[in-house]
Amino acid sequence: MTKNLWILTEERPKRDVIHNILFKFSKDNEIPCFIDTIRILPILNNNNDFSFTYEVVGFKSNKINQIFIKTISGQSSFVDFLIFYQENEPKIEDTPVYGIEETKTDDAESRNTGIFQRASKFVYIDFFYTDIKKVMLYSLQIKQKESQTQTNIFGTKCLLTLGVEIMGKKLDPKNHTPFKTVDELIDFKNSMRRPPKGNVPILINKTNDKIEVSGRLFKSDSLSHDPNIGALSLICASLRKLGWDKKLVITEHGLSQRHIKGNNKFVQIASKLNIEFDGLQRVAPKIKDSYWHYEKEGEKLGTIFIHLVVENFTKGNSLFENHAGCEKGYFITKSGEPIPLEKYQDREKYKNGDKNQIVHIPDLILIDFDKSEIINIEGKKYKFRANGIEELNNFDAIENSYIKPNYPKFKIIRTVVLYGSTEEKIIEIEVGFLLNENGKLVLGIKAPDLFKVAIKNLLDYWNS
DNA sequence: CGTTCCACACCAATAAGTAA
DNA sequence: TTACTTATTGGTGTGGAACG
Repeated sequence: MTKNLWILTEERPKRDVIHNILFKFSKDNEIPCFIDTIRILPILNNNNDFSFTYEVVGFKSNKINQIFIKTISGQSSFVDFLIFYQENEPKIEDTPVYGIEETKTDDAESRNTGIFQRASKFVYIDFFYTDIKKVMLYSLQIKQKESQTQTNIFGTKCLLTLGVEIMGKKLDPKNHTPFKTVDELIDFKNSMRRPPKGNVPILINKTNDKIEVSGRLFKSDSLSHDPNIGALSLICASLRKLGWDKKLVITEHGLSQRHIKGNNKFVQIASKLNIEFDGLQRVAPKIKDSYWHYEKEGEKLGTIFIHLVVENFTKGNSLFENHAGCEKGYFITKSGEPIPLEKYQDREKYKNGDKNQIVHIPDLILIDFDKSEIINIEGKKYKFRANGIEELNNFDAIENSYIKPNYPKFKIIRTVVLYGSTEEKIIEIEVGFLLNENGKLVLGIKAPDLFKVAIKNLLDYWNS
């Protein structure tokens, strides 16, 4: 029987990442698969409405019938990709074969994001699937740092201890090995450099019947210190995995009793791993009954759709994307080099209270080489379309600082892309495209030519 | 519809390294 | 030893989405 590969993700699916996932899957499972140029195509139904499923083409395998991608949302701490290998569309009760976490952040940029902040996801996913393969996929945009920091080596060793596979990054066989004992882990962490004065160092203190781990969890009047939630989850899960079954206590956390709430991610992890908060009572966790659900609400459904249609059905391309809101984004310069965007025009002025220094960034920037146009796109839900139109006025900074210097001969236009409602017409001229909740593709009165060409080619593809 | 949570990356402080 | 530079650490800033 031939099965399909289902890729469920919260993000915009990227060709190179899909390529890597497919390569990994075929290699691990000894499924021969020839991968050509990957394209990601929206599937239209008989009425030419979007079915909210994308199909991946550009591969050949006699054990994978088709590859589908669907947009989902996690209920809490969620990995970037779930992979299912089965005939039918995944349901909540189905078990994925892989959970994959992807990051663009190297050790050189931040230890928090490179290792620690992601780690809690691998601890959390164990609540739902015991048999899943866990993968940390680095898709670095910049060159990997030559020597690794102690924090990075420690974090990587912990991940390996938990059985997480590391991909896309050179591993050093001397340093990057799983811990074998509780004491080895403790000695490694405690011999690391101390942080500056005023910071709470993460230290591990073991006695006969108790291990204490110090670390701050308090932030902005709540238990929301993400980097340390990750670090402490990772350390505690590793200690449990290595066989420590006695008391495990977090000290120096800075929390009060009122911060311990059952629906908090770390409270759930603490309950599962039997971790105590020094000086505080634990409360009953409210663990979510499902790990994910199909996305039917978010504005990103609209911008991801238009992005993929343009990428796969026109010669146009994206210069910048920001579908996830706070994910790291790179602007592509005229020489094709990705550069990170500055958040402020003048950092000093911003710090002194001048909010005008914030560089407002669009959700998506597309380039149309045929028409010599660059399109700045603001994505919104249909009901918030007025806000989207309002935000179009904020793009002077990015256009002057980045777009015009790099693409001086291009005309710059601004437009809003919407998702939602059951409307089949757009009145506002500022709106270029609407994907409604029934999958209707609605072009605006003054839609950019790139959108019109993309939609036309998509329709032709499915109707020829 | 204001508040809380979450995810991402940035960055001040300072220990460690290095040249004189 | 001292003055300066580089590397490393964990706390902080920010904005979107979920929550109640």
